[in-house]
Amino acid sequence: MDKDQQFEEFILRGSQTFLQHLSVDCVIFGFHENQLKVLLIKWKEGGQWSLPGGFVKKKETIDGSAIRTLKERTGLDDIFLHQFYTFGDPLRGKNKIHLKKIVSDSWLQERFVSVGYYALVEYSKVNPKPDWLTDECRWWDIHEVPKLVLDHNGIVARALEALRQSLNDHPVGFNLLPVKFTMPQLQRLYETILNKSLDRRNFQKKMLRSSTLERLKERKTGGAHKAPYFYRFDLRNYKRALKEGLTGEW
Amino acid sequence: MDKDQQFEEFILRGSQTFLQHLSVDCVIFGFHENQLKVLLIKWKEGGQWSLPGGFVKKKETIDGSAIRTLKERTGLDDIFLHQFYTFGDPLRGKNKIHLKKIVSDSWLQERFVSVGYYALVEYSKVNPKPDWLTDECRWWDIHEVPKLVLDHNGIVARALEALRQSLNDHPVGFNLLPVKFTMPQLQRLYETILNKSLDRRNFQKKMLRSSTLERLKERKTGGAHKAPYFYRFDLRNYKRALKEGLTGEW
DNA sequence: TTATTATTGTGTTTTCAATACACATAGACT
DNA sequence: AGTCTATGTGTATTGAAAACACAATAATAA
Repeated sequence: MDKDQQFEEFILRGSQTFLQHLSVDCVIFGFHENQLKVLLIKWKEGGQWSLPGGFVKKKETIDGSAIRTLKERTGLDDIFLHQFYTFGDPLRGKNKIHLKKIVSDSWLQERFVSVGYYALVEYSKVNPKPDWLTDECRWWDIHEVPKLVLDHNGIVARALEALRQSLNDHPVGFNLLPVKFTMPQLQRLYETILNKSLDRRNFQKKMLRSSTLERLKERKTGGAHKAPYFYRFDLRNYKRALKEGLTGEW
Repeated sequence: MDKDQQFEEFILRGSQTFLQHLSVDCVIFGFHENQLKVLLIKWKEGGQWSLPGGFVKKKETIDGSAIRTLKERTGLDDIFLHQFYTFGDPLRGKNKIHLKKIVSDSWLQERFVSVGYYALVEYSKVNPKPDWLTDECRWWDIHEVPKLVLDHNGIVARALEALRQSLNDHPVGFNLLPVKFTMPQLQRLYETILNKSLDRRNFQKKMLRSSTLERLKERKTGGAHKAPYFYRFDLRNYKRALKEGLTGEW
């Protein structure tokens, strides 16, 4: 079956394998060069950017659907994933993806309710993959996200809010940073998520107080200034903290 | 059109007016006699208890659908409503509502994904109403909820968790208590939601610190002991607090 | 080799919330 | 009048949050 046939099949009979009216959108966050990034895709038809997402198979969990699209776009399993909101405004389809070949009575033309997930991934581990419907898949700086299809800009905004919220009770760095990282790096991460600057010394005190971090003897070299220590997460205390919840807000 | 016809119509052609595969479930919280309550309904057919819920009309917001079912069951408009999670396990239909008259290929037999909302209402204002499919609609103590259909017990549990969470940054009492209330009442509310006892004096200090409460000169009489003062929410500060967010956790 | 520069490491002080705890007061009842 | 008990009010301690200062060091420039 060639691409065109595959596409035809999807348009005409997709509703036999997927739940109608329901989709999943993933806001995939990464952190690179001290900036928070979002992974976006560009449709071949129409050339518009959008969130990676997908449909829910008839016997598949919604989470499962999100995990599947994450795997497809990043190549990664075992990603931190969090459902944060379900978007169901009947008008959200206004700015619909334009597909030339679309059939007027296709299931794709119907109204869609979309379950929003955000995912946290380690930037360097991701190998962004476009697929047969998209010709680009790449990271965008959170502050430079272009105009997206449908209500996807709003979804990104809400995902960021949800992430910000979860910073209070969840050691987010673990999922976004490499195994070894420095305190300044961790601080930049928090600062970009919160979009405000924090005091270096108070930040460090707060981070260390939770006992989820372990300082290594190694220091990061190559920088132009004093070499900062590397840290890594202490898995034991980290998991304990997840259960008990962290205290303090931002 | 009589009841039976109406029912037949709903079973056979409901999918013309509602989105398939999608429903809304509402966990309606009230507070009465120092206990947290949940409003539940009992199906005529099968006699099982469940959460009040409904389906989403083809041109209706999901929120709109929740507001509609809330209005139908409580008679109230303008209810505090919060979407907290979407339940999409394909197996959640295992313990399906049993309807004698159901047609085997009815849209109702399909898998349903359900958007969960919790609502906060003032107990005394509610006039619980069963409808043509249900013969009972009444309050249950949160700790005495019976076995419910589908995964509704789990939905209640998650709603309570979400409510507990929102206690941190949202002055919940305003929606659940009458206009005038006493400090002990407010404390009982927090204690039942959190399911733990709090220190009287520290609780009061914390509540008053937020400046969302105003003490009245009137005291509550009739009790067997020293008469407690009435308080009411200070709308100005209350709204400011909502925007800025409250601090402190539980 | 030495000086410069910017960044990191490591404190201190003050303020205020969280927590634990004690005594006085006032309604209803005997 | 006296008892019982829930409410009103106050104090001490601990610890986190926030504001702030100086020493150490790695790369670079002189």
